Amino acid sequence: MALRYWLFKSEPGAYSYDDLANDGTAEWDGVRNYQARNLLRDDIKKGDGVLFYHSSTTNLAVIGTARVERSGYPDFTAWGTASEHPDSKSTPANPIWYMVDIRAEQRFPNPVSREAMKAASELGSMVLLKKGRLSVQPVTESEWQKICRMGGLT
DNA sequence: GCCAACGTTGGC
DNA sequence: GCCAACGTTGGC
Repeated sequence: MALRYWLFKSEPGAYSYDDLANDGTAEWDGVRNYQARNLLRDDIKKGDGVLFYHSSTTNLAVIGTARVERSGYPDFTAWGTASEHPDSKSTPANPIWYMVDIRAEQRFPNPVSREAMKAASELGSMVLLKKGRLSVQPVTESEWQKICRMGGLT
């Protein structure tokens, strides 16, 4: 099974690439959107590449890469009332929401801004630019390579 | 802070 | 099952 590529959005005020780099590995919990859930549950596999994008900030950009450490498993943060994003309809017996674990990999020497992505003709069909609200989204291999090159990785 | 896009909810 | 109302996201 070939590796695939994804883009995860995060508000840096809530959880930044620095936070991920400090933590090493993070549980990508709290996604409460069915399209994104389906990707987390069915398609995002250990070893896949992740572009880490900062949203809702003055510096909209892909900051670096991460690697999927654990394929989809039930998002248990939906269960307890102590959770930051509870969903009483989701239970251990019938989980609704899923998450993966990711690990920080390489920070881009030059973060790739949204402006730069919009200006790059090869990136014109990126989901990020077409359907911006999806918080977990697929990226093609050529988009991955282009963005890594723009970011300054060899 | 505004507003467009779009996902979800709920009445019928 | 349709669709209007509503809420949220996120770029600007």
